Amino acid sequence: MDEPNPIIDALDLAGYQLTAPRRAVAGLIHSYGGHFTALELEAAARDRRLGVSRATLFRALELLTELGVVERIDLTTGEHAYVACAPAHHHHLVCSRCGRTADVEDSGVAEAVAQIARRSGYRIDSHRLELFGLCRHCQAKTNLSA
Amino acid sequence: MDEPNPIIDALDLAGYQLTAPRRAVAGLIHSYGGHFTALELEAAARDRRLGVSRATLFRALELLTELGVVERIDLTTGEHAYVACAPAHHHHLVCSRCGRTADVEDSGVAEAVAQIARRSGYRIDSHRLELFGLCRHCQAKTNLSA
DNA sequence: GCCACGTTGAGACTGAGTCTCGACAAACGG
DNA sequence: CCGTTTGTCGAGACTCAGTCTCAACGTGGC
Repeated sequence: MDEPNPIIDALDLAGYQLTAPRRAVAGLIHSYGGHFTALELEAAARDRRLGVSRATLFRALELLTELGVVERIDLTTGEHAYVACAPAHHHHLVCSRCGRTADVEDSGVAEAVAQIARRSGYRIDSHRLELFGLCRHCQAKTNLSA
Repeated sequence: MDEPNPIIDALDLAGYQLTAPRRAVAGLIHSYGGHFTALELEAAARDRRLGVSRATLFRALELLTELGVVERIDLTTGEHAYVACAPAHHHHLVCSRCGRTADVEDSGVAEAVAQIARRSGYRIDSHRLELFGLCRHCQAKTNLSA
C-alpha cells in the first residue's frame, strides 16, 4: 500500500498538498505498466471505490502532465491515452499488442530534427515522436504461435 | 470553382463516387493552407451553406484519412487537427504561430528509429513525428517586432 | 474564532466522434 | 422498363473526453 511512488514524490516536491484523492490517483496511475485511457482510469477509480470524482481525476492528470510525470500520447487508432513516465525529454515506444510502453532517449532524433530545421527554414522548438511496434515479449509470443 | 484538387482525384482514383457533398468537403479542405479542427470545418461548411451534415463531414474525413490525403495531427495544446497532405510517409512541421504546416521527408529519422529498435528490442512497425516551431514567415515577423 | 487559500464533489456543459435509421439515387440485372 | 442492390446522405441520438462553475470543506496564519 505504501510502496514508493515517484508520482507522489513529484507532487510533494512541487509543493502540492498530498491529499487523499491525489494519493489515490497517483497510486492508480503508478499501477499501470503501460498506457491507460481516461475511461479506464475512471472505471478503475470507481471499481476500487476511491471516491474520487471525475473532475478531480482530470485535475490530477492535468497537474501530473504539467509536472512531466504523466504524458498524453496518441495511439495509432486515434485514441488518447496517458502514460506515467520520467520527467525528462524522451519518446514513447508503445507495444501495439499488449500496450506496454517504454521510454526511449532522444538519441539520433535530435540530429534528424536539426537537419529538418536546416532544410525547411523553420525554427523548430519542440517535437514529439511516437513509436509503435511489438515489445520483445509479444514478438516471442507471435513466433511461438506462428 | 473547378480548380484541380488532389483530394477529389484521390477519391476518384480509389473508386469512390464523386458526390456533391464529397466534392464540397474536398474543396473546403483543399482551401486550408494549414491545419484545421473538426469544429472549424463544421463552421466553414455551415457558413458556405454547403448543406453537408456533420455525419457526412466525418465520413469524408475518415475516408480521406484512409486514403492518406488527410492526416490527423495532435497539437501541443492537446487539440486534434487535420491537415491535407501527400499520401506518402512523411512528418508534419507545424508553425505554432500561424498554423501553417509543411510536410517533411523522413530523412534521418528512419535511421534514428532503427537505432532505437536495436537498443530496445522492440520491433518497430510505425512511427509518427510531429515538429512544432516557427515558419520562416513568422520568424521574420518576430524579428521585426522585437 | 476568523479569514484566505487550496482542494474537492456534483453536475452542467461543450466538443469530438460514432451509430442508427430511414430516404434517396446511381448502378445493375433481367 | 422495372425491381433490386449498393452506396451515400441527413437527422438526430448517443458516448466519451475534457472543462467549467459553484458551493462546501479543511488547514494554516493571524
